[in-house]
Amino acid sequence: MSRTAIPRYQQLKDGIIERISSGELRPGDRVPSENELVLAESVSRMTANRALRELTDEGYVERVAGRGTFVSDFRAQSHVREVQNIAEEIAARGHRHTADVIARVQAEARGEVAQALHVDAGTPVFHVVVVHRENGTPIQVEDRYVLADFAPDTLAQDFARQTPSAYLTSIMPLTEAEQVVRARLPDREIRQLLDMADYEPELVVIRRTWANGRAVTFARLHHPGNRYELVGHHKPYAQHDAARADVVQLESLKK
Amino acid sequence: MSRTAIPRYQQLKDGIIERISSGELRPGDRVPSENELVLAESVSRMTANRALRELTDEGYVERVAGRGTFVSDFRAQSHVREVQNIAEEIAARGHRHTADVIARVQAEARGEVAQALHVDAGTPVFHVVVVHRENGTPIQVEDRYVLADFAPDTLAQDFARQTPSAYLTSIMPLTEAEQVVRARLPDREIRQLLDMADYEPELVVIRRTWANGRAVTFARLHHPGNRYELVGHHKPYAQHDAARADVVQLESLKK
DNA sequence: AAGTGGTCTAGACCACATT
DNA sequence: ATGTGGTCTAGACCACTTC
Repeated sequence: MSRTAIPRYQQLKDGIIERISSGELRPGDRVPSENELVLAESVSRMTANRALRELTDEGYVERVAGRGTFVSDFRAQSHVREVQNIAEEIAARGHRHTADVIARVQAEARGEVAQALHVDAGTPVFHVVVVHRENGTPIQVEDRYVLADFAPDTLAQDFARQTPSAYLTSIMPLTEAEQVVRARLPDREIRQLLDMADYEPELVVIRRTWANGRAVTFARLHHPGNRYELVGHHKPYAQHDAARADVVQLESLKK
Repeated sequence: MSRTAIPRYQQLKDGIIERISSGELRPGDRVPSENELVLAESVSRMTANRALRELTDEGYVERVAGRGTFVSDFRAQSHVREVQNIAEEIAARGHRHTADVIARVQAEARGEVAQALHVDAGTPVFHVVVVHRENGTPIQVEDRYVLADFAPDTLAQDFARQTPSAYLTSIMPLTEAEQVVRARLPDREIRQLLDMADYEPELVVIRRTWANGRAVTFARLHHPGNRYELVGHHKPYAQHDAARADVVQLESLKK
């Protein structure tokens, strides 16, 4: 290998990641086996093994001895599993999730939204506002913007049935997220939508999410401070439990 | 290799981790080189390489071609890098960190604290309360409990100079953390310590941290909602940016 | 010059799953 | 029987650092 050359195993990894990102390889699809890579890419089996093993550690694929290597199901173990799947979180608690679609329109990115998505002002986006309820009690106002060209069918979706996040994740794995969490007093609209008491703080999660290397959606998630909290677990260097953060119910509400 | 045998590379990893956990190998110390492992452990160099490489990925050691492999400095790139190193975060912004120690006493674990640390009520703990300031403005009240037998020298520390987190991390790498984030109205004491306005919400982070497989410290971190926010970046399966969450200053305060 | 990590090869044995 | 992943070996070349 010459000086600044990219290692062979890294090239193999990049190639497979590219085939997954482009949609050529979809979740569940079989990835070339070690022996197939040996023949096709003219590498030794150890090199092919390292590429596939590291892709496993990084969550892109799953390997089963005797069967093969398969692209991970991004929906099931969503790459960025957070408040995104609020419907699943509620279901996991054995409760009933319902959602009201307050708004679902096409708009143009402006100000904070344009800046967050790294697009020029005026870029077409879809703006969706959904109130999520757990057993009838409102627990989240999802105020979301989506790049129109990333998800052109957004306006045709029924977000009372499938959450915007679930829809977006079904289009392409969301690979990266950045979020800011704030405590503040809500404005009147949020307070009314969430049925909050006077002076009750809200927990706001502002999140940008990337797919295929670009920011595709920007959301403000408003939660009533008295009824909700954010739980995160960090096992920094463990293999499969990378980063996790779920919204769970407060003890006081459970009783 | 027989059936349920532990792989050789894993045995090497376990041995080195044990030597680090026991304190035999301290941050900066040199770890046996690949060739030394080949001779001492009767393995091939590839096996020794895999063990050391994975320890690198997991943050235990750092490798420099031509020099050797060294135990990571847990203080610098703390395993669970979060609000923990608030002094470093402030320094990174070019600001001045100061701290006032409000309390530093020995106590017995009770209720929530005993439950969080998985110990019986009455277990000796140290209770430390520190107010952290950025350029003089209070930004965090750290209300922390530490298992006495984990850090027996806690009461001798000057937490105005070195934060409790930095001290704990220097004893042993903190390998795992669980945190809950809440928005709420602060009680009077917190409001006074943080110099907060009436009805200003606080952002509370409640965190348990593990070292060597057991929960060793429990902390409530109180922040003024108007001046602070929590930033998290999730690049789920990227290599070195495992989990990260820093406290950063709000734009409004920067101006 | 000697030692280090970084990479790669060509083979091997094993347990397991599928056919 | 064949293919898969999981592991391991013995050797090799390279770039880099230290002596």
